[in-house]
Amino acid sequence: MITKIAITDDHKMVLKGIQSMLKDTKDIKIIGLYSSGSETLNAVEKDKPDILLLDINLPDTSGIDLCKQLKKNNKTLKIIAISNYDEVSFIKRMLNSGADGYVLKNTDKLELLTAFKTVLNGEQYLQRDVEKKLLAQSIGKKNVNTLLVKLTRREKEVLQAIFEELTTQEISEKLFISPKTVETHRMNIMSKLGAKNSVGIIKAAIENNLL
Amino acid sequence: MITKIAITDDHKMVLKGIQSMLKDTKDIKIIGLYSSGSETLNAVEKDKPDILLLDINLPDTSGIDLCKQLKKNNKTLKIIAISNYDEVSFIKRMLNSGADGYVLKNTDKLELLTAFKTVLNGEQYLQRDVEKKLLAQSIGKKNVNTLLVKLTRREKEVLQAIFEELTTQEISEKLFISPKTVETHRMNIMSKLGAKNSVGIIKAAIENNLL
DNA sequence: TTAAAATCAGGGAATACCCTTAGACCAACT
DNA sequence: AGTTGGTCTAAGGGTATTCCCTGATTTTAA
Repeated sequence: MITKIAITDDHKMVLKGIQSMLKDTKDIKIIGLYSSGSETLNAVEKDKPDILLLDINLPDTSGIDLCKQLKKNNKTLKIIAISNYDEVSFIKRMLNSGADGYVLKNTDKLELLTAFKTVLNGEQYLQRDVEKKLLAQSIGKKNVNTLLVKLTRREKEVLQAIFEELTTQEISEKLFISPKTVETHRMNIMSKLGAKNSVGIIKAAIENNLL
Repeated sequence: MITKIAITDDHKMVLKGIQSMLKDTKDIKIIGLYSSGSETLNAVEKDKPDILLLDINLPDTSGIDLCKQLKKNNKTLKIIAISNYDEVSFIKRMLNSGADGYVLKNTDKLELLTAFKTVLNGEQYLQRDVEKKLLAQSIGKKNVNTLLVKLTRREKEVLQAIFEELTTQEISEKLFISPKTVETHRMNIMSKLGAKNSVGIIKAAIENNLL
């Protein structure tokens, strides 16, 4: 029996990459390449793949929502999330949204095939590194990767505004919140980034790719 | 003449993707696939590719540093940065570090080939979207990019101190001058760089390699 | 020597920085 | 269903710093 695979990713390189990895494999056929969330929703209905490899970071939709939606409409469909990020909270939410597997983009052919077999078997598949990370967290060991700073949605907006050289007053008007709230956010950002002032915020933001 | 291409990316999928895109192309041969900064540094020396496609976001090194290093050791090597991000400040820093081109990961075969031809010709190649973004930014902004700003010796010292997140008071102590003098210098720097505050100073400084 | 650079100051308005506290809201876990 | 944790909101009440103007003297370099 041939397994029908579809792939959703907005990067052509990734689409091509997976396709080329799996091309000459027995029992597997790639029947669809999609590049957006909306396209995926439509195409999955008619292509009816057995497994969908789904990039989390799509331009038009959140991968979490899309995953829920797809699962609701297609009960038998297996979804394996593919992502650059091995952020634990992300993985957890993705799996809670119905994803059957989670692999990083540095995966190889063998790992992919194992993932396919596993999810078709009704089990959940996690890439080795990912599994390790989840485990490390649940044991209570603090994540080694503390360098990665997590800013909240609002903090990112304030950060962006600071980057635009706006004053507290201007930011408050832009975001429709009190200047006092803006200051609170700025203080929290400084604290998280270890910055002594706004200049430090901008330095850290650039260094950590937060913009 | 055959152009020798090497690719550095920590995602196997991207490596595979580019490889499969370029595989059947005349005059092009892929001679190296690397997955880390250190591996690239070593391998480039012996593989001697004409063009290196370099992912910016590597696990072990900053793409910017790696780019500088590679350029220093291999004068004739052309480097095209590939990245997910189209942040202007990043692109600028990458190009300032010696990259000959910048393409996003959603590029296609034709665009890649055009990029190759362009950089081999000694010119700089920017993906259409990227170019647009850079252009959009420099319009309406005081032209800091082309008219290279001339800061005096003292202004540069003050700039450096601001970058170190020091206050006016601290800067004055560091440079053995009055706080009032520091303020004067800061005002002049802001004026020269078209900045609205210290954040703007740091942005302009980074964009223009003034540090 | 003339222009640019570096130095300094007064004084005021605006803004940033700091600490603390606290209610409202929402999602997750027991 | 209740509790916890995180986020967002906001305020009081400060102090410190930046920003902005003007005007000035001295030093340095073309």
